[in-house]
Amino acid sequence: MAIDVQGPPAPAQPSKLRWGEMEEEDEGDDMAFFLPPRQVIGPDESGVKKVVEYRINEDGNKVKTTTTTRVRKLAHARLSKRAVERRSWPKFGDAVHEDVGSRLTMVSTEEILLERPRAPGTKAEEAKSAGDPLAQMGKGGAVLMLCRTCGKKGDHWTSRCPYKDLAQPSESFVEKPPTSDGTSAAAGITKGAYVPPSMRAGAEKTGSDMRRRNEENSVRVTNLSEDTREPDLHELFRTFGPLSRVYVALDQKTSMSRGFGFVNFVNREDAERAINKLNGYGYDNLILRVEWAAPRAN
DNA sequence: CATGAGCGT
Repeated sequence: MAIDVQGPPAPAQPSKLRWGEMEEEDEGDDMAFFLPPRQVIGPDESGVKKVVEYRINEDGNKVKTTTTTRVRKLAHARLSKRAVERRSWPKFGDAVHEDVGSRLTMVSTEEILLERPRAPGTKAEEAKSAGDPLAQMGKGGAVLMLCRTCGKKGDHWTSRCPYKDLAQPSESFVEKPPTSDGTSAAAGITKGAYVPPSMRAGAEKTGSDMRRRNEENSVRVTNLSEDTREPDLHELFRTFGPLSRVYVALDQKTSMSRGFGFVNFVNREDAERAINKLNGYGYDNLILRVEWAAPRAN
């Protein structure tokens, strides 16, 4: 009886690696193995911390990098009476065996790097600028910052105008009717060129006294805790009146809060009341400093 | 202690 024996199976395709199993191919990594480890020195009594790192640069040379940072010293709010009282409680549970002052909570020394995704732009806006020839202008060159809403130069963009909700920006781009010879009505101005609000037809109709001067009633808030975010600040300041901007300064490299920020009020009186009420206010265990902001550098 | 970023009209 003949048995149909199949031949050996065709050589299996080299199994595809799933990306989780793929090896990183970072050039220079083999060299990195021989580098001295990263050192962290301090922070010392004055809060200065040094980090020494070694790496191999593009030319294959060993590079030593020393980063010096200052650890922030913050004015802490007074502990509540109850919190002070709790400190004298006898230890219980596992803590009974701990030395005075030791902690049960483990502090991890592992560095966890968070990558912050950028705020996604709206699809509508992307589509709009893609089809707009004027959106191509000024790319790679110095651009004059001019607000379309209030006409103020060099202070803020239209999207940041403190009046954007109060004053309707009129049509920004006016197509001048072509003259008989086919050129633009305005000499030297190509069709579709930007026309500042003051020069637009019908500018007077809405009143030429567009409230212009405004220092944006900028209030500086310092001694913010590390995890105070803009929504928190907004929440805290909105009770005094409409805000035109809330900003928390972040470290560009680490995305950590730099411990200060700015709140801009639509109305100066509201800003003043906020300063009076919130300066010295205990917030998230720190004492806030709230005062008028100096005008922006540059 | 500390004085701001940005897609770019």
